Amino acid sequence: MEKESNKLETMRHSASHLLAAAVLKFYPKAKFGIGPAIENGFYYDFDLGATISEQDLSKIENEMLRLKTIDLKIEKETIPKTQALPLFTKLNQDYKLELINEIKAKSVTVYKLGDFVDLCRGPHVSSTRKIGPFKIINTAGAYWRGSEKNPMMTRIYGTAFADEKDLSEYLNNLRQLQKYDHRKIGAQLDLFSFHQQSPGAVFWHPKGKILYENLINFSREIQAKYGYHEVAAPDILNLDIWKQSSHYVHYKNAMYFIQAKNESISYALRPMDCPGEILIYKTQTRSFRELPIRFSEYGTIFRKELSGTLHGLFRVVQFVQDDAHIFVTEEQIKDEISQIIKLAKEVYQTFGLEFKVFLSTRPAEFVGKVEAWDKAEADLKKALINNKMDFEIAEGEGAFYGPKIDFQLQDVFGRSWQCGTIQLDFQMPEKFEMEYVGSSGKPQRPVILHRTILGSMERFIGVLLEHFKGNLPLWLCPVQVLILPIASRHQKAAEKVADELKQKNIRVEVDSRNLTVSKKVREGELDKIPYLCIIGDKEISKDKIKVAVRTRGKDMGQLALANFQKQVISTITNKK
RNA sequence: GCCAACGUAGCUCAAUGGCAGAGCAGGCGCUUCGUAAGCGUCAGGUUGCAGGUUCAAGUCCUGCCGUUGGCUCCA
Repeated sequence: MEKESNKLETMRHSASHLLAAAVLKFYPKAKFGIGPAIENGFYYDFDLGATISEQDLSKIENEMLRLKTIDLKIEKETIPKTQALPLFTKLNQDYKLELINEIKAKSVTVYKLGDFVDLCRGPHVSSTRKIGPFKIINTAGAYWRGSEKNPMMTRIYGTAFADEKDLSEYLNNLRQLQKYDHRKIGAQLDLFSFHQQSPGAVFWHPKGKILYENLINFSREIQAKYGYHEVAAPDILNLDIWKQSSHYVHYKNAMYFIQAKNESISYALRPMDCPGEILIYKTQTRSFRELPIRFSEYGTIFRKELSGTLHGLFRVVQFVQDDAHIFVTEEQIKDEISQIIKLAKEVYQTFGLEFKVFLSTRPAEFVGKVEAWDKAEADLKKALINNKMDFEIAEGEGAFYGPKIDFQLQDVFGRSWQCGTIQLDFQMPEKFEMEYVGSSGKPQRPVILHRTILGSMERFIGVLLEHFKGNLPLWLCPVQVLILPIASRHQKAAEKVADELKQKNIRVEVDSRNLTVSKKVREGELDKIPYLCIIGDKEISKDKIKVAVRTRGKDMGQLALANFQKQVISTITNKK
């Protein structure tokens, strides 16, 4: 299996060279960046000195096909750097020269494919015919070496597979997945919308709001169990506190500022919740006996994002975190992290979500002592291991104020989105001169754990919609039961059933429109309503009322109302 | 913010530079129906916004706004 995937990767890498060779024909002056194989395909970065259009792409694709058909050899050669440097200088390949200069070895490998000569580690297939069926997907801009300080190159994405069947399956799948994009589902199910009057901010519709509130309540209940206390701080705080927290210095480009008329003080909309919670902490002299103190807050936070980065519910400008700040002694860190991981697991498991865990360690620029960082990283690691978590280490990816654990969930297209995060912070307690009275009677400095589990309500709902393909678990459904009277004479009975279910806090609606049953069933299914109850002559009798139940496309036959009700309530309670 | 593409009715989409149109959704009428679309009819538009070219612009050009795919960043 391992070997198979390596083979595919090699072939895709060769496909990227094939792409480069084709590009070279139409843009003889093109400068080449890098062209690796990636998950599901490959790309190559070019500095073309020109823009590229849709037609150009198909021209390039045709040329690739031609080069493949004439079966060009892909030849490897190892040459000393002293030879490589003049070669790529002659070819005018600045980016390649930059790469060569960074290679420590005395010699480098180059691969030739027709006129195209590339600095490349390889490996490659031996000739172009060995490259499987391919397709150019799209173009994108990408900074050279990923830094916005560098020039922007034209990246062309493509994909290649072992055979036609795999390729068309992949392309087909990609189209299918668009149906499960949360932005599409959100509009279809009338959950939320976006408007240019407030780009990157969500307008929650009545049904979306029900989902939203249920999720928050779930979070509230489970966190209460874990000893959290909910607080609420203001959305606007004056500039001084953001300067004190140093958010102003590090974060001001992402902050919104507010200035009231005739007032000299400037405020900012909070981009984070911490300062507010710290102020609450500081209203009392705290004792070591009180710690850990766990403040949770469902606070709206505001972050001005670069316009090109907004993305449905996944990346917005205004959102609510299931935030918490836990104030602990240094000795308590490990156990508390363990508790948070346990909580996170319990939450994610409720939804059956798969997630990846990353431990992010000390970055190049950091504050505090190295020993403290090492100790903190070791604590985080131990907590992960004790909880039997699989995790990867993201070297140097920690925040400047402390290491962190991130939980990443994936969208339908396989893109990862960070949701939960646990961040250790030694800095904020310093800046705000936070204290607790230790057992010795002397003041001590607490450590802050910043953490979210869902991440943001917005992003998490997006993930859920895609995960369930719109078929949310019953307890989250805006409408849990839809009653469909067959004819107008069944209307009364339908209302009665609805009332009875409402008494039990079941979210129920009656579709009393003058439409055929088939039509109403169709609309109920499209609205992803889990239970459709049909009521007609057969269900109505003198002593007992029944409902004909259909759930998620399956006909369950007739059920006595009491039994149906019991089933619904138990499913809701068990969060199934 | 950067690179590129896109923006027509609530939604999905048509319309060689030459009269802005269809299906669905919506209103009204008929139909009272048994598990994914009953029939008819009516209404719906400053073609994202602002300029420009042209006898004529949804279509071509410029700027802005928004969206999408990436880059960067991040919950």
